[in-house]
Amino acid sequence: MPDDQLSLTFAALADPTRRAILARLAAGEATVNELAEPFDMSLQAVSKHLKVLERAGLISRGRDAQWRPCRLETAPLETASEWIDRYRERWTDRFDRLDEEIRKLRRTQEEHDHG
Amino acid sequence: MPDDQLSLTFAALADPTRRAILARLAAGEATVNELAEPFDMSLQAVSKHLKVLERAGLISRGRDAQWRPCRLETAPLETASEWIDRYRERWTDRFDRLDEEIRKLRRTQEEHDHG
DNA sequence: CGGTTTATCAACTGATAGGTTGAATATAGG
DNA sequence: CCTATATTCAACCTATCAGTTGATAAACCG
Repeated sequence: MPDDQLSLTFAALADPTRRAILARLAAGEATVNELAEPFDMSLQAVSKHLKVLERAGLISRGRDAQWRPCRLETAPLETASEWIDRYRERWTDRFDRLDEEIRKLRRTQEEHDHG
Repeated sequence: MPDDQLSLTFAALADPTRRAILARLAAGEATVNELAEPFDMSLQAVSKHLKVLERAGLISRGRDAQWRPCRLETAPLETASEWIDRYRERWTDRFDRLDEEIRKLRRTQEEHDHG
């Protein structure tokens, strides 16, 4: 996957396990073991998911003795949400159809130009 | 990648080429060739990207002679945006720290229970 | 019909995702 | 120091991604 910020964020969100982890973290900090508990997979697998989330900037991690508490970071979510909202409202069908007509005309025009 | 709707949507968005395609489609319908034009990759590669977007429900495709016009579909964007917005607002740091204290206490308590 | 344009299908390739197991590291505490 | 707990590192496996090239399909046009 590409390593630009937005791609990293969306890629991190494209996995149910990671989304569940974020949902859990929205209720407050948690350790790796606490986060792993609900899942039917190894602790190491969860650790990897956390690394993905961290690389995407969606979580940060502290140090508390042997525990590495994770906390949610919302900045990338803001960015992602903004991107989506920019395109959420499509042109109306009416405009789309108009656009389609224009495209057809332009195509015909180009044929004239080349022929 | 998992094939649930939300994962498909986020995975489709996790690529700059596909996001650019969606951005272009927000301005109206376009054919595969038109969509491929700005990119330094084969038409087949773009065609594959379109298949990913279609599978995610982010575009739909018509039939106009040998052209297959693509149009943006916003429903999955709505869903994705809603998911993000649910977690965009994290607990305040104050609450996080309180939560952390509670966790520590609970840990101590469990140690007592087991010892 | 034969040729051109538009788009997809199919097979291949190199890189990465997401999981596994086993070993290593770091800290706390008797 | 020794051991238990929490977490990560490393090697490995399999499946999928994102791109390629070459062939194919479908519709138009002279």
